[in-house]
Amino acid sequence: MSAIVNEAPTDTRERLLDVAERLFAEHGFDAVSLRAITTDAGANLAAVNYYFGSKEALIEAVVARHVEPVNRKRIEILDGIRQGGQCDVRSIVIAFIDPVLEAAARGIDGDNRFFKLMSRCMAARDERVSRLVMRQFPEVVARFVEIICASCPSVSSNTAHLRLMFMAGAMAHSLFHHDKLAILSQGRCELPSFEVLREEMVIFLAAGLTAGEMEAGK
Amino acid sequence: MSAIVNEAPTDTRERLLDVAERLFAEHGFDAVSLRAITTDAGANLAAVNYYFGSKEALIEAVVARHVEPVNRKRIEILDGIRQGGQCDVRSIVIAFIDPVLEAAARGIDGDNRFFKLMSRCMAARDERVSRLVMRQFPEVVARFVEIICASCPSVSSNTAHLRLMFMAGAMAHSLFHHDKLAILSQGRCELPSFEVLREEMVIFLAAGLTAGEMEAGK
DNA sequence: CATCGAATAAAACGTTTGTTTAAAACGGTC
DNA sequence: GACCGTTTTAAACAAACGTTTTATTCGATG
Repeated sequence: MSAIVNEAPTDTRERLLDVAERLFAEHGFDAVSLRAITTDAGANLAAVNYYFGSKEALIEAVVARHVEPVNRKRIEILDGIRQGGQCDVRSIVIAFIDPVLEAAARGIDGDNRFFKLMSRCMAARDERVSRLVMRQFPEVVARFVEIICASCPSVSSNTAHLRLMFMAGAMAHSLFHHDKLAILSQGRCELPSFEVLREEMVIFLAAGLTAGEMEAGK
Repeated sequence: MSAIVNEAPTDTRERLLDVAERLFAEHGFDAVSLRAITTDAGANLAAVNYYFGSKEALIEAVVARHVEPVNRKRIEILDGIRQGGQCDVRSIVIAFIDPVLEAAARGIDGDNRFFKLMSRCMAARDERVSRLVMRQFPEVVARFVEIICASCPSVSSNTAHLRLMFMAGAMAHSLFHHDKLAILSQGRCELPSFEVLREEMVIFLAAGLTAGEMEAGK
């Protein structure tokens, strides 16, 4: 929204973050060496340790830079929903998904870098980001569970937790791997746009979240 | 079903496979060194290269040993459903999930080793197993898409592909991370047994698969 | 007993990794 | 222009990695 355009950052620190983000998303945290990052960023090998202290700290900085705002945005939207009074399940799912899509749309190039980075964080198969995730997600989890229970009276807290987990997994997986659909489907499925993917996800997840609800008519 | 019990395999090759499977599942393919594997298996460092040729070949062997049977079982179940005539969506979801749970139940100790290994394969963020997955999953995908379309007339092939992806993601994610629920929920969610998790998953995913269906009553 | 192939053992190989060090270059301030 | 902290550079570090090589041990066969 500001007039500042963020193309080709001039200072080394941000260039390192950008390059590291792209390479981490594409190849994983372990597969990317500091030499690959610093070379690509046009910086010296020692730059990472100079600015961040260690590779692990760089990973945390890369992750925190985008995951934190996404989770903050989610909670903002949930706040808006609550005070607005509208509480249909669709909007809950959207509150979970859209901040991710918006953050990705802010990306410069058209690759799916942020999806993959976000997915790598949510899945957190890497134990280094696991700590960060464990520190950051509980609040989001609590808020979503709360509103799911409020919107679906027949859903217990335990079930809400599980369904939130299903939702997170479905989103992370499909965003990360949506470009592999062509191969997995042997060409029988056309690669969906993100608008289509979003809408399909909302329909699927909203139905899942409300499963068993309103048996006796709406 | 056979009388052969597979405790403490005597030959080095299988001991390597067992140890590698456990360590890979727990820490990831990159994080586990050949030295860790061979030491834990009581074998020499060169044993892996002697029996498998390379670490990459070991990974493929570990993965193939369990993932192939799981996918074969899935298709078997689908065959049974088709000729049996029953085609409710619940059984489709079960055909997708149960082979994974059964394979895990065959495991020796109570950890969630197989879930994590399976999840690491389905997610396939590791590019080495990506090839294996890409070779093995298209048939399963095609069969599930086919039966989803047959069971839900209003669901297009494209949508079926996406919903299958959501299902895969939800399953892989929740099985992999179900033991982190206690932390993520700050103790507000009790750790579900696999029977509970399975049933919750079936309900959630069946609802998602049939979303938009039977609008005009069953 | 000698012999042969399979299996194990120990050691070294060349890379690559993250990190550290020490010197050089830069850019304002007095 | 000298001085300063900040930044960049080049070089070296120790450690860990996958892999290869060379010997040695083992068990059965002739």
